[in-house]
Amino acid sequence: MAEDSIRSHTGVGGASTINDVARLAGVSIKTVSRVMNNEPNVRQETRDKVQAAADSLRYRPNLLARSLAGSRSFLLALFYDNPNANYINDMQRGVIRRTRESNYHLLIEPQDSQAPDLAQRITNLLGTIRLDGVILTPPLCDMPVVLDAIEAAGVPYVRVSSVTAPERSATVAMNESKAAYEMTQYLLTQGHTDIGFVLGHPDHGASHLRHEGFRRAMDEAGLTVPPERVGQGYFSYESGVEAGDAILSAPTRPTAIFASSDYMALGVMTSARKLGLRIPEDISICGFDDVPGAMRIWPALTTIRHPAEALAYAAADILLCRETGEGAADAQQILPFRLIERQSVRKL
Amino acid sequence: MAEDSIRSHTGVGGASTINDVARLAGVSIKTVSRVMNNEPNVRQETRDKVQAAADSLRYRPNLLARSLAGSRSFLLALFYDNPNANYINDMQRGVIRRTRESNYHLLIEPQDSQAPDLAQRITNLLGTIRLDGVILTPPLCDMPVVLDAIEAAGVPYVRVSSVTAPERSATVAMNESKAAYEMTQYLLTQGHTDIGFVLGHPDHGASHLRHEGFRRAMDEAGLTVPPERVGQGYFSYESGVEAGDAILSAPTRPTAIFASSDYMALGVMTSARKLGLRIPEDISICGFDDVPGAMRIWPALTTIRHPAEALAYAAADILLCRETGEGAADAQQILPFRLIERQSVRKL
DNA sequence: CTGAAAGCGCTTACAG
DNA sequence: CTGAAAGCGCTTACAG
Repeated sequence: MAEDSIRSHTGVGGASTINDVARLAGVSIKTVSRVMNNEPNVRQETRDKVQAAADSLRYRPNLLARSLAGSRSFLLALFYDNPNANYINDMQRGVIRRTRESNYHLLIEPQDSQAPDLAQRITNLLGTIRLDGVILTPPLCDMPVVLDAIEAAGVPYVRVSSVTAPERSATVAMNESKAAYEMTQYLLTQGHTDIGFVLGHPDHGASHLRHEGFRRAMDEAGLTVPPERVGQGYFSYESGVEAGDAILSAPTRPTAIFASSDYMALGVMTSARKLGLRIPEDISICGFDDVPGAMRIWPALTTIRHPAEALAYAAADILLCRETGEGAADAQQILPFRLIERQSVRKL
Repeated sequence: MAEDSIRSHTGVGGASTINDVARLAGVSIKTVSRVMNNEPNVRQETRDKVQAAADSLRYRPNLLARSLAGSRSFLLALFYDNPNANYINDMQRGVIRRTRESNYHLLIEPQDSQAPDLAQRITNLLGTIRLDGVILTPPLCDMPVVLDAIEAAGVPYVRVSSVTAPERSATVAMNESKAAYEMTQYLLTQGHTDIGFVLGHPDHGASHLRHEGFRRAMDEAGLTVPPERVGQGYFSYESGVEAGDAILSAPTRPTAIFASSDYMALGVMTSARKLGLRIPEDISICGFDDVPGAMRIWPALTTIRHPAEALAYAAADILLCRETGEGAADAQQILPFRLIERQSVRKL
């Protein structure tokens, strides 16, 4: 036995295995397995003995071996196709905060939603790596071919900010429509009645919900929105500049513009500056998302805080609770948002 | 045989295995393995037969099983502790672009560089998952305890933008000092001689290199830099505002400020705006990094393009080439940068 | 409360 | 050019 334990210490790559621990503790590998997995039905004395052996050998169960033998891979994957680094970063942070609580790990799998072989790529991936769960963000979460491929592989998944087919999987989201509604009400409260709006990317469901919230608030206030007050954007800064140019070059100008994403709002700001307009003196501008840059400009941007990290945490939580059988993972979770009032909107 | 192949089609989770393919093709699993891995010494006829069987069963080799049996995990990990979402995003994109070429996957492992048990965390991680390589970014790449832990686990690693101990591993970087030198020369060319400088985070080696490049250019031009022209920053926007406030509140003002990161440059812009200064009419400002936001403001920021994605690709390439034994992975790779001239610096 | 056996799906070494 | 055997390091089901 002394020889064995010495042998198991042999340098780099000679990591100790369950066999080494079993030998040193004088038990079977099954007992070691029970102790390492905190299973019941092990005498405390035995448990201590095994733990001591494991500690002295610096034993770490091999995740790959556990995965192959067992039914879990301890791996989650995040699928996304989104150029917004902040959004992706928030998502990753939220998921990892949760996976670390359960000793899970995160694989990132950016996917080109335009790729003709998208479904095949996903099928290949899921066939190659046994994942315990997949988290989908827009626009992937609303693509039937994506959902079909994941379901065919039998992998659990949760969708973030999905706007379609709620019955197909658990989802987490914020109330986009309500947030846009409240932001519009805020503008009205500040005395603005002639308000421009910049639409988001038509492929993202949130765009339509935000637009809808804006319209509803305007309708309820008895206000109409002329077509020249609405610009088409695609969530990007550049598209915000263009939409801003379009709206601001109309014969008359609105007193405020609600861009349905912060990057577009920054674009509208640039458009306004190019025209020599002061913000917020000549034109009020507000956004949606609360990206870090929103408060890193002057004037800081009034916006809606999208709870991206919390959404990601919640999505991972649903997957991991299902895995361990704990708790009832809500089918459709709605997380709160917050209106962040800064300096880019003035009171008329 | 017919029965077998039917059995292997049994729905979700019933993915076909190497045994199914071997049975259907009428060969041993070893031969299937040879075909799937493109090994030599298989008759073309046999190869075709196996491939046909694999295709008809939609066979995908199980990565976990390959890892456990073989010496590769097909997994790379990116370790980082950096609040800059754009930088992280670029790194991930670069690494993934390369891993996909070799059917590898990427695990992301953000680490708290301040954690007292950082080394233990890394040791645990590397003991649990057999990784084929780790990519380290600042400041982790310059922490001896981190390098020690990875080396003790016998895992290959590459460091990005490391400034210490080049002999310990392969590294990829850009010439930070030269870039700062060239930017300073550019400012001099534009007629600026009284130039302020905002230092980066002292824990990041690049900060000192950038500062050194600035000093060298000023020295060579015979210009001295009074202490009140230099502000301490930490790469963040907020620190840029503070450093800008400090520099701009001196009795006299420089005509230009070189902030050694874009976020700090944006902070200096805000500081200047708060003081009622126009950019670049009253003060020229330039940055370093070329974050997306640098061109999404007005005036767009003159800066240095840090080749983050290319660095990440190169780092992954070194790891994967070593893995497959191809090519001589250069020990120290230097990638080119570019000075991006935009509107935030004016000619005096 | 504990263990011996089988097996997860592959690759490695060896044999022919 | 091809294959039978052993084994990677665990877990699952079963036995006692």
